Amino acid sequence: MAASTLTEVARLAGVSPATASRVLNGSARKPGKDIADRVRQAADSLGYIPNAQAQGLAKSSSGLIGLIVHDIADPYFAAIARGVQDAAREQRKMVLLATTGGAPAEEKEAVAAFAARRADSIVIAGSRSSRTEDRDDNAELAAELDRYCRNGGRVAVVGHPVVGASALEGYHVIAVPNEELARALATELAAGWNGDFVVIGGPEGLFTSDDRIRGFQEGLAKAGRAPAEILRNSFNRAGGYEAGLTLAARIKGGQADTGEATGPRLCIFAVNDVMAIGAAAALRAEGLRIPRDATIAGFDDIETLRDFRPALSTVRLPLEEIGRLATRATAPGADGGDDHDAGLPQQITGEVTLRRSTEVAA
Amino acid sequence: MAASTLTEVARLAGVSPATASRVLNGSARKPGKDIADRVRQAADSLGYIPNAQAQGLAKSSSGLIGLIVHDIADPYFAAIARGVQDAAREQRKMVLLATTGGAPAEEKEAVAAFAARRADSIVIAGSRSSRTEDRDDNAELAAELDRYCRNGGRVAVVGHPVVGASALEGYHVIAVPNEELARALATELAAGWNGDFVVIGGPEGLFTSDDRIRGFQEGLAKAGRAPAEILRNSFNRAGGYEAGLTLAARIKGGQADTGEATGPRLCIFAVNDVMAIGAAAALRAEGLRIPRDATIAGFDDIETLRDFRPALSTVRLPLEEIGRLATRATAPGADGGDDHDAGLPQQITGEVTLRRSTEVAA
DNA sequence: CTGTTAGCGCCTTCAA
DNA sequence: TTGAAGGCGCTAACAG
Repeated sequence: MAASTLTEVARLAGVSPATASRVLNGSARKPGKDIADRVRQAADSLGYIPNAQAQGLAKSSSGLIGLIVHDIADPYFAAIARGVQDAAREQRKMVLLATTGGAPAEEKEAVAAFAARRADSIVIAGSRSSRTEDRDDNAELAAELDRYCRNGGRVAVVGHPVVGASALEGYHVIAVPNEELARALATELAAGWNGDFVVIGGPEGLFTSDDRIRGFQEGLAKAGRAPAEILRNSFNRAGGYEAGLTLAARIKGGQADTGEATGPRLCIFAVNDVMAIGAAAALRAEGLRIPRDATIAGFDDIETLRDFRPALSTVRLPLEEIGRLATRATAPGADGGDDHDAGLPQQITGEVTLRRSTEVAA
Repeated sequence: MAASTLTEVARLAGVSPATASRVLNGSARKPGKDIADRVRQAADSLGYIPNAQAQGLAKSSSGLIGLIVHDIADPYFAAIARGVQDAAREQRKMVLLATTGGAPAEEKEAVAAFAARRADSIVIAGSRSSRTEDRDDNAELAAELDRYCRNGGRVAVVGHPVVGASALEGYHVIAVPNEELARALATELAAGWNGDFVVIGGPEGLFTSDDRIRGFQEGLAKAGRAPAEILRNSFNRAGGYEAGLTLAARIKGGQADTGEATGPRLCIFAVNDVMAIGAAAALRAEGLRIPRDATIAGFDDIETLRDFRPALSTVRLPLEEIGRLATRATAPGADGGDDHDAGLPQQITGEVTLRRSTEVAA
């Protein structure tokens, strides 16, 4: 038993399919009140559900928004996804999800799949990479996006533009001031601590990570401090944990020299909260305490991590809002109206949030 | 400039659309090797991307899996979503996401929307409710699901069956042994603590919450303990926090009587980890310490919360696996093959995991 | 205001 | 093996 069709509804109501269509959807034309009711009755007596595929085919648009993330279970992306979902609802669209693990090749596949489904717009979250090993894939991704845009698709990228993508119409970038915020974080941290800094970063070439590292170093320099040493690892908890182990060994070595702990030996900046938590877990596992033996700060201000103790110093990013903005940027007519900044990158702001994990006893 | 069509490719390759179709898709028929290459060349010289909507219309199936969750930013659902996404990839399908906040009315809308898009299957996560205020909406949801199944759709529900949905073909339930596991938790907790128990639950009528509460009480009873008092609140961190405040006041009152703390005054069971964390935060905010002043356990073993201190006792649930199983259950031919349990509910297992938050000093 | 006529892009019988 | 024809369900131009 197949789902009933518009034609069946029309027949039951004794009208033409066209009329039925006009009644059941938001057509500009308003059919006669009397006939409209008949159609509506017929429709739900048959349990009629319009075939979105057919509708999409007919008007070549799908009511779909494609969302590309590295990992939907990562709270960073989950938060963004919530925002996207939220904005999608405003636009009465549904969201199609693709997770790529951050690989440009997979992202390209996802874009192609979205294009095949005629998604009205695509939101890409997750750091871009400039690693040489990704060069070709990035180029293909860029080409795929270009084509999608040229065919009328709209895309928004969170953070950096896709490497090599031309600034086509319909291509929006939601800029996140990673560098600037990391600089501000360094400034505040340097004001309260005069020892060494270490950065736990992601793999070289990940823009988000690199920007945050660069900004942090700038802030340090501006405060007259020596640049921080950089430990690179994978951009997740495991990476943070590993780096944490390394640092723990170092800290414990230092303590051995001086006999006993006399306060933090190090201020650690992990380029995202999840890595920071990983690092903190490693330190703890090695018997070190925060902020007593080392202070630590992260980046993102992941909601689920706010109950972590000691409370993690970080930079608050309006993740959900970012998702919303990105999605809205791709809405038809989003850059119309009074907005004179049409086509300019959206600007996001964040906020340095110092908490217990970087408190140095006076 | 619209995307190029199969017809254009065919023309460029000098063949008929039918042939082109056979080449470009996995048709049973094998066209001539030579002609096949011509078509493929034409295709990617034009940057041809098949129109999934048209394909879907023609063969009435869409390669889409609909996923319904309360909130994608909730780590519980995010974890399940990862599993779904994973299994979807195995099936070479994409996932359509709908978030409903848990309202049956919204869930019904989501099912209808998925049906409209001709989703091949639907996975519903998130607790069912039997609250009287939801009765009508639940009925509509059930009706919508029935219709969807009758039209050939496949659905999997995590936890309880949808109230009132008939056990149609294509309707699967992934049963989660909440009651049994909560009972086991109570048993273990009762073995190590001889004081009072309190349960922080969700609103009455939420199956997941009710099952866990019932199981817990059973376990207590079996251990010869008095039933726990039950505090009900919303099924999220805020609800846990509020309950925590109440309990904190009570604990502090008790302490005033005896002069000073002499060990935990209460063992708290929150029906999910997020509520447990909320409650813990409230206790801490009121100056109480865990497990010194009160012990606490949750349920789910949310990954992001594993670094929480003191480590939270909980019941581990294989969330990602649950998502995967649910999705696989809806795969065509999933209940065929050697499996004699076709159509029977899938069974999940969990594991009581006692950690620091319920350690009572000897 | 309603009904009729064409497709949207593809797949799938059929006949050649 | 390949091509021609019809239809999937709906909408958008026309005509009445």
